[in-house]
Amino acid sequence: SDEKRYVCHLCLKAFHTATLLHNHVNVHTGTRPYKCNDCDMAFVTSGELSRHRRYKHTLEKPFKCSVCKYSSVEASKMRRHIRSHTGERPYACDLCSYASKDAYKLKRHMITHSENNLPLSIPPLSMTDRIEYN
DNA sequence: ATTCGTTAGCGCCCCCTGCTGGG
DNA sequence: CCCAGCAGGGGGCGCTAACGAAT
Repeated sequence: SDEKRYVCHLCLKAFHTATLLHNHVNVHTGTRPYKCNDCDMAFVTSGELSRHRRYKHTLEKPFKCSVCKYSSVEASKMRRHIRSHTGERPYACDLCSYASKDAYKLKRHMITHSENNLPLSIPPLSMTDRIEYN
């Protein structure tokens, strides 16, 4: 079943398997059983260690861009990169016309709408916008 | 049956760089 | 010209989920 039977005693978060719970508890306790042989980094899961080794030591980049020479360690990085070719901007700002190719860029952009920045960057509003400035 | 390794996917944060507008 | 603010591109890690292999 998809029941999450394994519950963390520290935060009550539930998991499908004992291994997932075990990894999660290691996050709480700071236990990092997977040590890198080539530096002093250590990780909770083998997957994190494996990725770290690709980034820092083996330099293996399995994901190749079909348009340019870019390659990446992670598929998500390749998807992000592809948007620089396609121009796709899935992350739209609710307060202005800005849209980002990257989720964090939108978050960073939102700082420009924060209280302190408002006088400096009043966004271009359409007739349908309903923002009120105090 | 349980654990482990791998892959996949989401997210967060940081850095460097280039552009632009104001002083 | 210089500087600050901002966005674009990318690197690296945190964490969870699913699944097959190994124990």
